[in-house]
Amino acid sequence: MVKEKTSGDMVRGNLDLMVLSALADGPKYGYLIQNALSKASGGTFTVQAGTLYPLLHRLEAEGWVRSRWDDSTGRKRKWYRLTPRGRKQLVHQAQQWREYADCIWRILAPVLGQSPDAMESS
Amino acid sequence: MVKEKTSGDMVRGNLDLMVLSALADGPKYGYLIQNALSKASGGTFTVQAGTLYPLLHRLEAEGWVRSRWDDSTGRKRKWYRLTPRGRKQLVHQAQQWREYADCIWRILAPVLGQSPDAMESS
DNA sequence: ATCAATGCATAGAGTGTCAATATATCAAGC
DNA sequence: GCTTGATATATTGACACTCTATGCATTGAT
Repeated sequence: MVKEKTSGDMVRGNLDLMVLSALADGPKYGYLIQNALSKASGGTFTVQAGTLYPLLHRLEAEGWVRSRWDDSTGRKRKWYRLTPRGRKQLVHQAQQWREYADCIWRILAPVLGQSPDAMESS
Repeated sequence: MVKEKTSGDMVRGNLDLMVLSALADGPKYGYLIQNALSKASGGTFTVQAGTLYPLLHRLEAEGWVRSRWDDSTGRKRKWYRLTPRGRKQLVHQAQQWREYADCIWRILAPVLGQSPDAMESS
């Protein structure tokens, strides 16, 4: 009867990377990014609006994305697109994540190698 | 000339898991856990003492580890060992991490698939 | 006696994320 | 015209995790 704590903030620490990669295949506005990430992750990640927009502002302040309002369709939307620097950052962070994940993977391998049932001793 | 920000808190969000797995092969005291993690990660993770000890207290409060002082060697050390519940938790969190990592991996695959040079056209 | 390494611990600050809330537009139904 | 629900951006306050900085005490070497 252990409480689940990892329900909400699953993305912790990788949201920047996720959002950048969501913009990799073309400009999007916030709501679109939300849906794209949710779909791309098979429902695993659900980025809250209150999380996404401040994050986008931060990414823009870093110079990794640029935004432009568009109200030609009636509905006002703020489109974000990767800058060249943002694209480099995306690749850089992605590679970094891979190294990091490999490292954790090596540490966890022995744990995941054996079944939970074989762990009653100690 | 982009500033590196990921220098310090690399482990963000996975420290519990790392510490639990450090205890998987037998009891350790704090200082030993620090060294074990640093070594197991090839120097990638360096868990600060000020991070580790509060975390251990939390793990104990959750019932995942139990501690016992030992001063039979002159130097007083607080040994931590996994409880059965802690071992289950370790496996559970490890599996969860794998799913999570797989998910990110799928999203990043196209990004890492191509080289950074082939990305000038936004 | 002094100093570095060992060993555990707390305090304060920073950051990332969430929940809650606010505002405004559009489309649909009454 | 009015209301309602989905769309869309944004701010606020709170919370959790980690870091840095600091403190204290012991051990072993110089």
